[in-house]
Amino acid sequence: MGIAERKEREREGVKDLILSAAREIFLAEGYENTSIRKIASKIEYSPGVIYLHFKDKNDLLLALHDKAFECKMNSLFHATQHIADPLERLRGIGIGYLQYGIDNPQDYELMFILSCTMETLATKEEFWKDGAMAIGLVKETVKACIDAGYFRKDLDLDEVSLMLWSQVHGLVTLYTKERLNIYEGQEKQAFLFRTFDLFFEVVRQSFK
Amino acid sequence: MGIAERKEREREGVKDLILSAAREIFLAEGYENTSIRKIASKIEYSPGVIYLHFKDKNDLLLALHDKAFECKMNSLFHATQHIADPLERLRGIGIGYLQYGIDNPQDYELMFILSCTMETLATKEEFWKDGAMAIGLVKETVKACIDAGYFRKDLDLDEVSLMLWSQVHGLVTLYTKERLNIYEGQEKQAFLFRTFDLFFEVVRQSFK
DNA sequence: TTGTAATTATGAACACTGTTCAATATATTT
DNA sequence: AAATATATTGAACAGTGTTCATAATTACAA
Repeated sequence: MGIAERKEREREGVKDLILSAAREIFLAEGYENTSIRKIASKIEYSPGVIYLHFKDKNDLLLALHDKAFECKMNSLFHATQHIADPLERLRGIGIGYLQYGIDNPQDYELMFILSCTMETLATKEEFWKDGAMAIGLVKETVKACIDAGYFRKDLDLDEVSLMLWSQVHGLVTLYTKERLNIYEGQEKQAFLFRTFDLFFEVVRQSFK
Repeated sequence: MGIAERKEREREGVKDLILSAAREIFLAEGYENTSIRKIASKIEYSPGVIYLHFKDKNDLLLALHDKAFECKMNSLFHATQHIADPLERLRGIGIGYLQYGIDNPQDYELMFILSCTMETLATKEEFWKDGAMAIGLVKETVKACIDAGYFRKDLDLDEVSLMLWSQVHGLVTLYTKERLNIYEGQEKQAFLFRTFDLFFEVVRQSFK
């Protein structure tokens, strides 16, 4: 009997409706202004229906987080994996990360700033596999830099990857959270990339 | 007539009451759980009285931001200014910043993450002087490192200061926002400081 | 086809939130 | 003592996440 399957499809249909409506509101109005009632009224359902598909609001936000990660990681992976030289690939990942954070502040917040996502993961006793995959990509590329002779062999992959990550994460968040206005006269985005260039040059030289 | 003065004192007294109650709740329960009604009931006033001293909730939060900055900057300044060697002073500032972020996540969020503070500053057409002073301290110290021959002369103070700042800011926020759990087995705080040591060594070598 | 069971959806209700403002209470001046 | 000025209140408004008894719809068996 195909009824159970059709029912399941219908269920998933509503769930997708909720998710895409939520995503639209979230991208347009941000985390604080994304309410259950707004989402429900956008898809012309009652507010209660959302709780048939998600445990609570954080659970819904986590689903948005997953979708954003899927998207970002795919594009970052595809845009950099074709670069043969591991050092240039590493630079490409950094620049791609920066650009993504600049262009998608809402998604970035969901992925790397908001606590609700990690809290919800913790209640489900789930591992942050999206984050692990992303940082795994960085570690692999650093390893490739070592193997290619760009970096010395005694470097700790955890430390190096965190150093690279926190540098670009810091740049993105100081920018999106409007903390760079104290640098008057600087064109902010260009300033960001120049600073990343300086950082990368510093790393390249010192890790030789 | 001293009546106007006494009235003013009483006014300020209530304002301070509000601020310290707000600070207590904010530190204990965080940004999301700090409500006007909670603050009012804590000081046994009606909710409306808060709006006689602050334009709105963000205005009150900005006052907390200012207090936190006053506190942090003083302690960071005092704890590092006695270090004669500029390179060690710079390292001291970095470590102090890290430690502060780790120990005071709520205050740190108010100072460097939340948008509401910057938005409120913008509506008042005010400059973020607290932030400017903090980064000014970093720039001065970098300048001292150049003058002392630790760093080469052609470095751009803006770029270097942003690179240093975003590194420690990134470390603090990835830590407090629970993004480091993907590094399994690492004792998080020690891991943070080790990574900072690596970073600082990299900077020291490359800027020579 | 009808009756029963299971699923799906509703929307009112609860306890909150920031904010406003007419009414009230208190204090000061005339 | 009366009039004025200031300080404080708390109800009201429009919103929030979440729950749950009720209602509507659908599926399956008789």
